[in-house]
Amino acid sequence: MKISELAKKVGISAHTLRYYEKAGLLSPSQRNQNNYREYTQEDVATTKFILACKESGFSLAETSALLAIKDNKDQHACAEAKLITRNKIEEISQQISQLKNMQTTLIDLEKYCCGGPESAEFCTIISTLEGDS
Amino acid sequence: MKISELAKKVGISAHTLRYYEKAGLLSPSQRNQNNYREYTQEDVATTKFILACKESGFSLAETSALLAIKDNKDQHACAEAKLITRNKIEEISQQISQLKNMQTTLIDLEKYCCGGPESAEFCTIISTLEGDS
DNA sequence: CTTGACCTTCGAGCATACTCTAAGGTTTAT
DNA sequence: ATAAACCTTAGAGTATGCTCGAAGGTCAAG
Repeated sequence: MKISELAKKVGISAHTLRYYEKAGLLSPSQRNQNNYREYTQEDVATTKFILACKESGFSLAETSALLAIKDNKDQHACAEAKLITRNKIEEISQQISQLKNMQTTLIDLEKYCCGGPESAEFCTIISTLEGDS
Repeated sequence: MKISELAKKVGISAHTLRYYEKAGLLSPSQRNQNNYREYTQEDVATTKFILACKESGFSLAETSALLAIKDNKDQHACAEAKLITRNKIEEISQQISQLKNMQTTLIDLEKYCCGGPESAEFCTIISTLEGDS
């Protein structure tokens, strides 16, 4: 199939597919005589794999590493896939805690503010940010 | 004080201070006769305000809006500050849920994988990403 | 034979928040 | 007098993952 057919089938743009190709994630098995990309069912599967990785939070670089394992399973150990996954879990945990800290700070900021049409002269949000503790 | 003294005092680089100036967040009250930036105590306070906003997760654009309130309290209502804060809380909540979803997916991926030196032929991480459900 | 809908490549643009460099001027210490 | 350590500006580079546009080739229908 041609690029826009694949694009439609997996729900992303042809531009993005070409971008993935440039990033080394997905190359169509061949080109036709007009130099148009020709994709196979295997390419569809690979594209879906990429999108599943994205869903799970993997970067394109990590996805690339996972693809290398997928495409050459007998040359790779389970340990590799597990390590990539563990590292990602750790990274996301850290992001979550950072966001939770911000959330706590923000909720503290917000809860004492009257939020009314009054002048912000005594606004607790502003004065807290100013460092009046 | 000059730029690097302020930088040292608040713990960021002079480059960043100039960047904040270009972004409209912080302008030194004056320049000396050599066109060097001269900062006052008020500028120190403003810089700390900016960093407090950053700590809380506000973008530079949001920080800019909060600064406008701070610098002109009687022209602004509490409601404005509260709205900005609420929107940020909402935004961060969404980021947290998205990350938590990823985290759940990743933990599911990881927990069944043996993680051993065996070939990845039957790796549950890879096969799950391949869509074998 | 022309119109519209495809396809190609290369390269720029977006968003965010810096970070750094280059080229040049000033100040301070020895 | 000169070297180190400041300061200035403008603009480029970094990271990520797209997103879009320009210029040109191909193809199918009427």
